[in-house]
Amino acid sequence: MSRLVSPNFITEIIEADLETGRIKQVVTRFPPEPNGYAHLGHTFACNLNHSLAADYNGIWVLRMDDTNPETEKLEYVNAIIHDLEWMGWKTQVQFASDDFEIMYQCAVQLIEKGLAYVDSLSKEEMAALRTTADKPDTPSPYRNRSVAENLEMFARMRAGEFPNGTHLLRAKIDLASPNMKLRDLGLYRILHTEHYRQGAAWCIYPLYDYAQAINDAINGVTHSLCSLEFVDNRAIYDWLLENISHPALKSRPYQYEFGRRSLEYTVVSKRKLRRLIETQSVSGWDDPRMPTIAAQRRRGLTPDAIRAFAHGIGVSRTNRTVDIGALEYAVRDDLNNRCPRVMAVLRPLKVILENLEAPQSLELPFFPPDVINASLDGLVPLPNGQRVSPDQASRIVQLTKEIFIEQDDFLETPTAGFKRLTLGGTVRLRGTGIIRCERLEKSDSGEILALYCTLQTEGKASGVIHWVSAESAIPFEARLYDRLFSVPSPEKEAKEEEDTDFLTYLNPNSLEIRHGMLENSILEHPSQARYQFERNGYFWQDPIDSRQGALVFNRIIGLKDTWGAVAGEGQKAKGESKKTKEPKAEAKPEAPEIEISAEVRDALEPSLRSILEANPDKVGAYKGGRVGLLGFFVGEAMKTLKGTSPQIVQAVLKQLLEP
RNA sequence: AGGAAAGUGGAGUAACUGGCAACUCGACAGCCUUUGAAGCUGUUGUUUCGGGUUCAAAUCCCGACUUUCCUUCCA
Repeated sequence: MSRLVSPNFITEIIEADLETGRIKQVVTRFPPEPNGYAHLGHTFACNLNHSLAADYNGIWVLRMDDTNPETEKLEYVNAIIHDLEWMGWKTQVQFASDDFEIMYQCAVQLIEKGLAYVDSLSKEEMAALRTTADKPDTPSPYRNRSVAENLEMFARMRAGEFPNGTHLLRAKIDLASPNMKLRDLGLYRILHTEHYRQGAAWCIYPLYDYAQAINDAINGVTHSLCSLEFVDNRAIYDWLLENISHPALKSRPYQYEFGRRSLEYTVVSKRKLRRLIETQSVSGWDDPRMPTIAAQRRRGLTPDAIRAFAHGIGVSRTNRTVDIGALEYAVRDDLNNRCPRVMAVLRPLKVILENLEAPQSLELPFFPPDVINASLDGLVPLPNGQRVSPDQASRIVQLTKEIFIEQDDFLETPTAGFKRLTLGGTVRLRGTGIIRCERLEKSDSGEILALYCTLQTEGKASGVIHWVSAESAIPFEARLYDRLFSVPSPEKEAKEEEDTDFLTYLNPNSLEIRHGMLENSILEHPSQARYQFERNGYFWQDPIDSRQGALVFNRIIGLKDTWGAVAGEGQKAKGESKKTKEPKAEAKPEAPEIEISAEVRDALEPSLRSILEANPDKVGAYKGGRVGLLGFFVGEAMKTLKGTSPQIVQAVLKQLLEP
């Protein structure tokens, strides 16, 4: 079975841990904070954790990191669980807040060990004691409180005797550490706020670092993956786990950091997503232009496509921005093999087929030959998902005297390279014959009202266009989505231009609405079917707004449009002339020729020849110019000829290869 | 400023730890085509830069440069 995660620095660690016996089974976890909706960034992290567990026959835990009652809501918990299950990631969900009692006990233990103290300074006073990284902080006057006093204070904090912000439980580590995270960071704060899950049971809440380490251990996590900004936090993570022991802690997890992946032409921070909604730049969390899972689902992407994308972008220890094309490719690639083809016209132009005597019913295949050929089981899906043999995968389309074609598919006088219909020209109608445009009808303002065409009995056409019957096609609304922003990195751009909001880079055309006509065959199939509207892209009905008699289709993704790109480019200046390469100043002096005695040479030659004979293709490649292969031959030779000077081996090989 | 992490084509990820710079996306060109799609073939590189070690460096050493992160009672 192929692996879900290609080898990377994390799989190396896991394999070593399995091999040395440090762990018996891999346990990973995904710890979202329920303060917003899951988005593409989450799917990357979650996919990594989930796939790693799957690859090594381990366990994956979903844990709600619900330690901040001020921002977290049940609504988000449910939405996250729902979205992840939709992605195919189902599990027993854990809640950090369910373990508050254990966390409290562990904190008491730290106090008892003299490793934590209650600081009673205000936030401002504490900040005043903080220095820069090169100088030690000034200790708080409360740093040396007795264990007994700390215990009492912490108990009173829990009992609710103090208002918010008056006391803070801090770890007692090192005020001089160059790692600022180690300068007595906060463990527990006072917060008189009801928790969505725990109600009023608590008025002290654990802070991130503390909760993360303890919860990972409680959940039995072995490899705790997080993003790069937490590298400095690893020291505190380890410090906590080394200094706390509690029967509820089932494992000694270790933290590893990976680089985040952001996506071009979008933003992913929760604050910014919220602003998009507040400013009504989008209609909500599930607006199909949003990067949330809910939005992408509504738009029509499949979990398969999203997972393929998450898998395809890889893992490394560097934050990276991924080309939006990678997502678009994953979506098209997924849809290409699963979507039946039908025809829809987005901007109708009436065509009258003057010589069509009677309407015809045409049986047209749902799939082109290449999809059928690529099918692994030889079957293809109907719109309802059922897989059938290709000859059963077809639908009936009416050809009538009046049809609609796309306005873009007609040009009165052709431009260079135009392969569609022109006045006096011919084009093929998909699935039928060739038509010729005889004349056209214009309004007084010059707008083309109708084309009068004749079906040809023979002849050739260089282009093929789609069409629908004007009599039987059904009207529908098409929502064409495009990138939300007009620049690849709106956040970066906004930061560079002073006083510029990222919203100024919104793409004004990210949603375009068209009123088109659609072949009526789709009425016979389930409303949640996805289709390719030929030459227009992949579509499905909007699950919220579409209804019988008022169909609304979302364009999931357009087809790749190389012609549109060429035509649109027009007078765009071609990139500046290539810099001419400067010849390298001075070649490295050749290594001095080595004198090789005939004896030595004769001794080596047989084994070297056998190496060359064993790799005829590489010898050929070498002679074809790939001289870098010399290193490969030397390497091979050195495996068997230990003790021989590689210099001599190389020299002899060179002679053998270049007689 | 101090500390940390990281730099491989236009983009993302690799390269058995010193021995063929590979794979995917994009772009471009050609082929094919009843979707200007898909598919097929090809092109797209001074491995950030400069030194060094070595028969051999993306990989090891030294120096520079650049980027990101940390100095929240958020996570």
